[in-house]
Amino acid sequence: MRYSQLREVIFSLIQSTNIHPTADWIYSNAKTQIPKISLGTVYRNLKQLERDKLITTIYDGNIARYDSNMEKHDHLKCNICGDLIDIYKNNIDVSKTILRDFNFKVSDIEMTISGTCKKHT
Amino acid sequence: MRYSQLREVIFSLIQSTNIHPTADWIYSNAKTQIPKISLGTVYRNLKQLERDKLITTIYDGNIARYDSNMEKHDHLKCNICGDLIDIYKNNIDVSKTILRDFNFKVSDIEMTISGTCKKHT
DNA sequence: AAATAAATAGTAATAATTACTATTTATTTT
DNA sequence: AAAATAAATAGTAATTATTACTATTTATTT
Repeated sequence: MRYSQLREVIFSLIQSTNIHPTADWIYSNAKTQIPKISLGTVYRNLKQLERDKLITTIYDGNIARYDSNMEKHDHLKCNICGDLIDIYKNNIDVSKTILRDFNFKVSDIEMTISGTCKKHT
Repeated sequence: MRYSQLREVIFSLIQSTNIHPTADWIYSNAKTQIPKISLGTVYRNLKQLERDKLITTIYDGNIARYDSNMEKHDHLKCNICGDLIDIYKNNIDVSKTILRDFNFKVSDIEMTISGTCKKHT
């Protein structure tokens, strides 16, 4: 992957925030620095950064958000402001610990467990 | 919500399968019974059924899937065929139990914990 | 400095979903 | 049961997120 100034800007925007930004947020913010950047460039670079394992995509409902924290982690999602807060599983004994460590009142836990089902053995 | 034959068809299609169908799958399958059904009708009815708590939406990546199982549950997602298999948390001691009970080899567990963050206390 | 291959802007295309409107249909009222 | 009413529908257009395309620009190599 050849050096590109725009990719640097995109990547550092993602790194600069903990809001797990959407493509659109990245586009708007990059535009203040590089007014003629195009949305296609943002998407293309996000794909490349993901391919090179510099960022990862999190789907929050049906909206794609991007995260430069490549350590395996999960999220606390606030029902009110929608913020996604990083957590690490080894810290959790779930609800009580989360309330204690994050002052976050758990109302729901959803898990998606991936792997290989019995049809492929 | 007034009775509608189409809504019945849509709802029973969702109930008839365990594949957690997409709007498009529902549309194609409904068309074999009601050839002039329109995709907008499918979406509108899905929204209404959800509002009335007859179905629930699960986001599989960025694709919306619909589920008539209203009991609180989670899913096993197969990396190979993409199937979503229903599970109930009380059955789980995670990986080992899942392997034993579902013959499903876990490669990853993702959780999203929702609630209210400390900004709103 | 010239050659080359990747990156870009700008626009068009695609896919999923929602909005709009004239018509149809289920339900209510007479 | 017929007329009145309000919700549901088909069909089409609009919207949003994302990807594809192409001529031009730019980073890197020679």
